[in-house]
Amino acid sequence: MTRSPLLAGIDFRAPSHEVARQLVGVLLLVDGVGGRIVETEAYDRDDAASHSYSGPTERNGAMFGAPGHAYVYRSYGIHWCLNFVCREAGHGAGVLIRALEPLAGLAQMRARRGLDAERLLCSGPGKLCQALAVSRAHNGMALALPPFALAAAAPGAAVVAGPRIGISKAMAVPWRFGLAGSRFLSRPF
DNA sequence: CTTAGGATCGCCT
DNA sequence: GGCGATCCTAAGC
Repeated sequence: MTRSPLLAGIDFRAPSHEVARQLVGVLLLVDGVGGRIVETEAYDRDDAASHSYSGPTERNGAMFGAPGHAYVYRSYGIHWCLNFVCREAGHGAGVLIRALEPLAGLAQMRARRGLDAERLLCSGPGKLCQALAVSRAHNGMALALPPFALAAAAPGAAVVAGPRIGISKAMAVPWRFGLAGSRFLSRPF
């Protein structure tokens, strides 16, 4: 027997769209700062919109690593974006964390973002990495260990799905997931 | 409300 | 050289 692969009640070896749906509502903290995940997107190896689509490179290497670890990449040369690796090592699937409902460390978030409005602190993949101070240093780190902390979602959250945002390929795949009615989404569904 | 442009890194053709 | 899994600001309707 191996130890349980569950982390916050989620098996990260599952397909990324299943993990993405289950992550909605999960509490994510980085060094004690964070909140509830309200928006995610799934990406997979056989997915023209995925960084892993064309195989491993230096940037996306963590996406081909072990499940339950972080894949952090730089977007547009400016922002950081945080993913959770899924499937077995070598597969190349992940879930992009797109928005949080801020719950812990609001003062630090405001200082890092240079903003007061709570609704805008973590309402996008680049924004939440700035608010939580996620950077290249977190790439490849295990989500089960500090500085990361995950806690299971309260059951019964209403999850909605739709097309992913900001991509130009595989537009029809409904792999964006969100907490229904949340005001902390990057955009409404 | 919508649209446009700039910042600036890694990988692609 | 081009183009992003983005964000912010400014301008136009």
